[in-house]
Amino acid sequence: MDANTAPARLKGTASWLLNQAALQATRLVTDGLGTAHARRYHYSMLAALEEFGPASQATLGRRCGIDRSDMVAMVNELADREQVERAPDPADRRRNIITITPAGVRQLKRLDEVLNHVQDDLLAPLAESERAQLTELLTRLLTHHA
Amino acid sequence: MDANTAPARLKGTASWLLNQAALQATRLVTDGLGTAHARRYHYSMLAALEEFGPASQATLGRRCGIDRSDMVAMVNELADREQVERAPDPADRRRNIITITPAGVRQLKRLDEVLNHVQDDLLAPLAESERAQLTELLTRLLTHHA
DNA sequence: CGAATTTCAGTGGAACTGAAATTT
DNA sequence: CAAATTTCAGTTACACTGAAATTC
Repeated sequence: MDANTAPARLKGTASWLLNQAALQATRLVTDGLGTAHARRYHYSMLAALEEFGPASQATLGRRCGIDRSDMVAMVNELADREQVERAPDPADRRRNIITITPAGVRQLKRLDEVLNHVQDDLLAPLAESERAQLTELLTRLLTHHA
Repeated sequence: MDANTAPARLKGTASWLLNQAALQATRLVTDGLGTAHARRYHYSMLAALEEFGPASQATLGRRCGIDRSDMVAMVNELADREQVERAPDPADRRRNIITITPAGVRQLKRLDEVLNHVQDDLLAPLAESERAQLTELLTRLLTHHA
């Protein structure tokens, strides 16, 4: 895209800028995770499981912003790779308890490294204080619309 | 999504924050444009045509960040609504010249109003100076990765 | 009973690819 | 000849919906 010749109406709107920036971020992240045969949802799930411990699919979905329906497929994929385990909850038989495995933890560490480099690439044009500013502004946006 | 209970690893990365904010923006924009029976690509195209005048599909695509392939379908849709005209370029018969019609200009004005309100909703949690800051930071990101 | 969870079977918009046909 | 344009026919990741079956 010739973003520099984009219409002023687009270049001036936050929604368009956010979408373009997110698109660029997604390209970098997807590429990076691809080298480790992972996708974005995988990382979110592994991160949530490591931070909060085992959880049902519904809870995991709420924490990561992943739909119940997509969650089924993603747990399938991670379970195939043996990075998580899916076990029925004896206390509530509607639920599956998803647990991260040691292999999942190792994968998470790998993905952390990949993504650290990606953030650096993405934020290359911004100084340290500007990165913090951007993070703060986006966080405020999200908190408000949550 | 329970963004407040999202994993710290996600809440701290610019790529995730950008994606979540863009998602929220897209929801608001899509809803707003929907009331005028338009989609995001339509707005970009009408805006580019009004600002830069008639253009080939390829040029229009470059300006808006729309793929050549999607452009074909989008021009079809806008031509069906008689908001643009598609005519062969006599000077280069590979090209189609796309021109915005008066109806297209009227539609663009409507969409402008809708989107102004959407930006306000989206940026509600930010002060005027912070909105400018966000715009500036995102613009720098895009310029660098262009 | 109503509500929550999982699963299945889809839809939809956006971004993108490969290749053919045409023209420059 | 190579390069650009349009068009067609796909694919992919992601976000989402509706409904069934099960369980609380």
